[in-house]
Amino acid sequence: MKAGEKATGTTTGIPSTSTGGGGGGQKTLKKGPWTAAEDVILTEYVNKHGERNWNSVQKNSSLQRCGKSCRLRWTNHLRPNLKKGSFSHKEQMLILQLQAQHGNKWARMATQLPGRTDNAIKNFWNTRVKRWQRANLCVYPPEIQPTINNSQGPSAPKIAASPPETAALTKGKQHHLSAAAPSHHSQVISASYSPAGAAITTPYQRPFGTLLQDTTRVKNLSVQFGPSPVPPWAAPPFVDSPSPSQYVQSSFGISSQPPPFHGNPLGTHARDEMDVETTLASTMNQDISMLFDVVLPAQAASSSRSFPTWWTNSNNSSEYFNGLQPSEPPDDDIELEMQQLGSTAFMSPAEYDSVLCSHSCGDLPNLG
DNA sequence: AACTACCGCAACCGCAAGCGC
DNA sequence: TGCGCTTGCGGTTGCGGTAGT
Repeated sequence: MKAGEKATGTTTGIPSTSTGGGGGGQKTLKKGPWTAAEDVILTEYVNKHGERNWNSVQKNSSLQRCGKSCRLRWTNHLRPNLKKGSFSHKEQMLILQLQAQHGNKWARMATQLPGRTDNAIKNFWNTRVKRWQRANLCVYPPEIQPTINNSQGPSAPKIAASPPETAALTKGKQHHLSAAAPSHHSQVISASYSPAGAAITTPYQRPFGTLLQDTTRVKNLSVQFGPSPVPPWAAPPFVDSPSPSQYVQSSFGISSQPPPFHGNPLGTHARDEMDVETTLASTMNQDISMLFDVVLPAQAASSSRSFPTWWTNSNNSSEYFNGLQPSEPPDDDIELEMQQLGSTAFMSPAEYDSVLCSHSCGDLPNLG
């Protein structure tokens, strides 16, 4: 259909010979969004006659819709046991797996996802995957690679985000840092890990840069994540868990005193923000890379968020990162703190390597 | 408050396969 | 076997809501 051609709630003439148009010569048929009254008519018809002879709906009822439109409406919206709402983590993973195996066979995928329609799956793929691709994120999980010559599918991954567990297991074996194109408001530095020769990279933000190298200024770290596209497989297992803090603490398994986690999933900005608060002093003494390579990305992934935008300093005042505005100011000291932080920069790959090296040598500064 | 950009989803289209005559 | 009709599938469009400026 050409742009602007789509009719909304209007009627159009469909030739009797058109696909699904039915017989009987020119008939004025309605197009556009369905009304509740039309839904009732169609539902009653299907309950009475069954899911067949869609062209007869228009003939034998007051509905002025073509058979194809009726079938689509019933299949995608009216039939029983339809599952509405967003896809669960498991469903998303299954879609990725099936797409990798079979390509864009939406109807086939729908048979594997009870209650889901091919149209919904197709919409999911077309929107989310494009978003991930725009963000240079790999579409497929590391353990799922396309097994078909899928010309319709996404291109080869440029950056593959590593599941937090994988990153934790392989942390320190090999680090490679590369700067990626800035996305949204943020600068992005991605870290890659190479377990068993398989390159897995984790794109996320390290806005703490010089902050971490001036650790005496910072005592507590409060993090507010901005919106970000994150593939479901990059999310940690606690996505569907009511207790994300357990995962965070388990990520700090080497710590006797895991940093506290204060999620706010039901707060004012529940949809767009997730707060993480941790004790930087203990964190840095334990595992700085665990914080930046596992916990923060995991939190970002779990809440579909990306970059932290502010933190709490040693005076328990909140500070912004460069030019990044939180949706909700944490306190009244913002202007002053922003001035103080005017020179704060994002950490360069070389700087981060330096920090990691220092960490591995065990000489990170001890915070008071 | 107004405007713009973006995103998700519903619904359209063309095409092809299936089926009966 | 060929034809016409029906059904199903995958690609695409554009509306409406929302976030951002």
